[in-house]
Amino acid sequence: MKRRLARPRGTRDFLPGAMAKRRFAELRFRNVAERWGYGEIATPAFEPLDLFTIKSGEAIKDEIYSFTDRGGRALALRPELTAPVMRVYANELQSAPKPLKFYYFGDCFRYERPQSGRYRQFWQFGVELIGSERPEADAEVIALAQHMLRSLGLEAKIHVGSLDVLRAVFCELDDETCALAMRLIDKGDFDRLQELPHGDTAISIIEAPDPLSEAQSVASIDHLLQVLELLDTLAIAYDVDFGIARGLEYYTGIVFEAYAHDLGAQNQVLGGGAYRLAHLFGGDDVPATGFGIGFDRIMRAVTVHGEEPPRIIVVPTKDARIYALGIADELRAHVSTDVDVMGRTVRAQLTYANSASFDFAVIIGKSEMQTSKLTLRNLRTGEQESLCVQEIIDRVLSYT
RNA sequence: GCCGAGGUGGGGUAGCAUGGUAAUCCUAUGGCCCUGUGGAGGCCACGACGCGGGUUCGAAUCUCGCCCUCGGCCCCA
Repeated sequence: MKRRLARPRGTRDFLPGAMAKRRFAELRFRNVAERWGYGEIATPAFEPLDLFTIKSGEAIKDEIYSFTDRGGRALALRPELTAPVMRVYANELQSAPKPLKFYYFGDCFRYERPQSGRYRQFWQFGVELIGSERPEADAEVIALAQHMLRSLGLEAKIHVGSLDVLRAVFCELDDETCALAMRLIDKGDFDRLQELPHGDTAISIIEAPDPLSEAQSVASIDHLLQVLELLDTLAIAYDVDFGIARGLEYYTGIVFEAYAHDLGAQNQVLGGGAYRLAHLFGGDDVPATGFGIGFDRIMRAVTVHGEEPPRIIVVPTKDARIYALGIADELRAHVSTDVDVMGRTVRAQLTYANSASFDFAVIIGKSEMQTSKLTLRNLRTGEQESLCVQEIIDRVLSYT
């Protein structure tokens, strides 16, 4: 066997069919974001390694693609996009008028064990609203998240919680125990959580029929209540869920997630919250709210199929090959058009047209060249008619 | 890093606990039968034992290590 280069572990190739689906979803997301007044932002594929260790701690070095360049700089392929966006803010946008609203779509890289819905190169679509910590800002971002999912026909309810409550419950504990508690909650491991101090309190709040009133007894949840009221106004369906832990210390209050069913262990398709990060990167202590959508997981959860536009193949006889190129050019100005590049006979060209699922063949031979009336063959029905180029274009474009 | 299940032409497979033909069949692809009309059929071509070591006269088959895929754990910014 020939020597073959394998695709790097945890990466994927996307063939045209898959890409059409991905582009379709991407376009929907972009349209929604733009209609909500968010502008696209793009950042480098690699950044200083520090950008990510400052945000997430030294431990993430193990899960990151990092390298030293020839100038001795410690760099990393981006494992996520929130930190880069906040770096941009800290670098050059601190005095821009607030709020700032950005969306992004890009690939990220993590050095992890690949498994279902988890790859080493994966795509994130996300949104950041920078400059406000008011309930209106949080509600807008959550509503936007819901509209994004809806744009692909996903009616996943967004789970909304507040870290204020869990933090109030565990405030007396040392950092380590508190972090453990957060992790157990995130995993839903209530058995082990129960053994921690105040674990039972947390469980009773999370599992209460009316978690809001339970939570009210341990912390002020006015902000959350206001957000929820706004979501009601915006007709956004949500579940109050104080079991959303997101243990990272930069989250400031509201947190939310969305899940897709039947996706196995990696079923979280969206996650976000209110946070403060810019000051870690040398900026001011600006508040922000954002979320990231796991694009690849969304693609597994959703079935999208764009309308396939009609496709023409120009089928010339041997004598008409040159002439046919000119015709193809005219057709291409309006319709997807192919011409044979294999030197095939008419019969073989039509065989190919059939197996490649073309909709129409434009057959051109001596008689067509003389009369300028081309033969349009509907490959589905076998019907043929004699038409000029413009008539062909009209006929094909009106075909559904 | 850990546990489990798997890797045979481009895709799908037979063969493997009982080592032994130049590795089976389907499909796809290219060509021909068929010099201007497709979908069928026939013929031809193409093309694989994940990689490396060991045992053996002989390994797809037994054995060891590694790689990769899938499901799960850890982690999840």
